[in-house]
Amino acid sequence: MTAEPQDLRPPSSRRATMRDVAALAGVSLKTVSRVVNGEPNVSEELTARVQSATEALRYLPDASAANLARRDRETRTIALLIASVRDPFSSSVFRGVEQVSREHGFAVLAASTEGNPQTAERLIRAFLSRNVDGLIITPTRQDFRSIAELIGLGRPTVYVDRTPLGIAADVVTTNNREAARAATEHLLRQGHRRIAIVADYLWISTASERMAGYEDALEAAGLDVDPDLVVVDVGTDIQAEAAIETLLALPERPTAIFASRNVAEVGAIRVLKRHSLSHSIALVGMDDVELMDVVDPPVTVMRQDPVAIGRIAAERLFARLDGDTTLPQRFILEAELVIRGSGEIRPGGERT
Amino acid sequence: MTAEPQDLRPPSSRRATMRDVAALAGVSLKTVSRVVNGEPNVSEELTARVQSATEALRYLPDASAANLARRDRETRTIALLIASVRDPFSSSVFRGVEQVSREHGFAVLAASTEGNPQTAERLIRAFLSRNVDGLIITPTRQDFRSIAELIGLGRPTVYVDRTPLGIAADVVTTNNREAARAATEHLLRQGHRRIAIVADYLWISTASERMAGYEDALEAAGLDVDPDLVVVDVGTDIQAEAAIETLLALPERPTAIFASRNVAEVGAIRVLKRHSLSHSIALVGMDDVELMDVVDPPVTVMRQDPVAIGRIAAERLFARLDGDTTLPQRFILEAELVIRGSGEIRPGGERT
DNA sequence: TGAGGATTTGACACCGTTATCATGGCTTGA
DNA sequence: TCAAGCCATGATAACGGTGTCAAATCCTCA
Repeated sequence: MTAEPQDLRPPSSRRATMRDVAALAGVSLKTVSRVVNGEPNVSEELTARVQSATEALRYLPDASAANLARRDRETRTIALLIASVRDPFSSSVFRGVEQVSREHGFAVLAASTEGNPQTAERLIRAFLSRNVDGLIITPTRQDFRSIAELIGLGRPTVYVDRTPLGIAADVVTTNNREAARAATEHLLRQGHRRIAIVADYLWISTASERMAGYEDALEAAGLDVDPDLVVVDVGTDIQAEAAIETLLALPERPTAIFASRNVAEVGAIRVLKRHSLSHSIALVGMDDVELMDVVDPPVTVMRQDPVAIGRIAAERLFARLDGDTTLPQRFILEAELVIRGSGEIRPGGERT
Repeated sequence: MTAEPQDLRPPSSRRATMRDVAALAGVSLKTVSRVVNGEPNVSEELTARVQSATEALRYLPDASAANLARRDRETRTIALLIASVRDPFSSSVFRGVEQVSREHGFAVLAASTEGNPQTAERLIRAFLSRNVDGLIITPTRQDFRSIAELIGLGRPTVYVDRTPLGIAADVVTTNNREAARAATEHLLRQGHRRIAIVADYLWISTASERMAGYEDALEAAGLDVDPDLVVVDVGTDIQAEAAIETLLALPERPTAIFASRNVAEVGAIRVLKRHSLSHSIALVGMDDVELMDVVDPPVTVMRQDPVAIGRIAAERLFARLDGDTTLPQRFILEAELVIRGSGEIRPGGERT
């Protein structure tokens, strides 16, 4: 005899618990738990009864309770801190992390730090409180130790994009210094001698590394770094546009620009176009934003692979969660020069 | 006498519990709970003792346990389902949701459906199991009822971007039909009679509504819809490029294209440029992607405001969580025509 | 001074699940 | 035939907090 499942639903709109399922199936709590978790040694008959009760009651296990009771305390959730969910680079990292997490059956709690260390700390606290199993973090400052101490509780952590100082942990980044050097050398090869750099805040490791790469290239070419051509602390597109305007207003204008960040790149494209200088001043960027290939002229960039950064970081994290205790590793992805036109403009303004 | 805090830390690397704090402070569990949650009626002396114990042990409350014990069962977490975390439109929605959630002290569990209803269902199950307080969902199909039934457990839900069929719930969308009509009329005003539309899968409400708006405009102008000029089921940029190629290969080519989705837009820009037709065939898009203003020619679009969609949806959700039980509402944001050049090309190819 | 009330504190049950261990039935092998 | 061992099942104690309620203490005012 089978009763109408609907009639047996718990009276109120209260969500069904494992106890309700057990009562309906006429078995003990533990047996339901066994079936729900796919544990062995349950007879076929009881398995079937439990399963139909589960469906009839639309039972969903309560992750909080399970997490509390479980010995390993796994929530199957990881946290991801990125600069901004809206930034194309960051959201590509997110995409990579998400892909791998899904394969492992994990959910991702993602949040934007906005580059603010206090926000980062608050978020990390909130995530740890929610018992995430591990974290993937874009550090908001070079000295991330005080915050890292907070996480030094046995929660595996992988850092992405930027290298935190003095922390022994897995890190996944682009070869920023070498890539910036290559970008600058590319411009030098076109004959440029007055190459400007527009960079982010220097306490961000990617920014300082790229700056170093820029200096490496100039030095190797026997050139001095002209402080007028170095603009730092460019965090937003508005700041980027202002920075480029300043460069163009110099008595002796740069003949080429190395935009060390995506917002700098977009700002440069806008301002150069506004001044009709897109075909006169060379531009190389560090991040391949969509449509870079169709603007006029198409923008030469050092292409990074943010999705791969996310994927590798997540794979690293899951390896740690699976018990990998080998020494922390650094994964350095090589950026690739994509020649499109804007970077091949020669000092006079003509194209190579 | 004050002991060294470090010495009193629990032996292993186990995270400190409230019990540990209580023992160190020499008070009961409940008193610690009161201090941690800012409940009234605790003497200053005990409050101070508890606080220093909390800091000494680096105590972090366990959200799982608190959630389990608490009557209201609030996790202060909401779920967000979007098409893809990497898509600029979706991630702008995410940004809006995140901003408002942060103001309310909530975390966001975000995930990409990839347009797959099964993925969406799995994700919703996973989120509900984690006891999210509410959900913001981009439906993956028009008939979302079977999935909605799953959530019909009293969890407040707001739908964004697309309108689910037959569900009484809050919805936040763009005025897709009117916007598409306006875009098409803009092209008609330039003298175009052969206007192609490149759209997403029609079971996505935004796509079908935009299609309807396109038809509205043609009908009002006394024109028939030429099936050759209607391309649907364009989900990726690769499909978009192929679709545009097909249109350009027609014996009687369209003189204008309405790209009803961001990927269609980007695909159109690429293909038109490849064929050197960017200045001969008009283009109007439905989504203002970054750099649309600097490609050649700049792209005329109906600008949506995805961040506002996210913000409004989140505000709606929090109102529901705060007990608002008024009837479900629809919020319809108006898209705005941004004239930039590509949409003002006349049938002959010359600019207005 | 002492009744009545407010404030402070703690003991204990309980939230929904999993881990441990006990129980009883059924095999297996000497 | 019976001890030993395995399998299926359930009773019960956690997990780390919060809610309830009672006890202890402190005021306040007649």
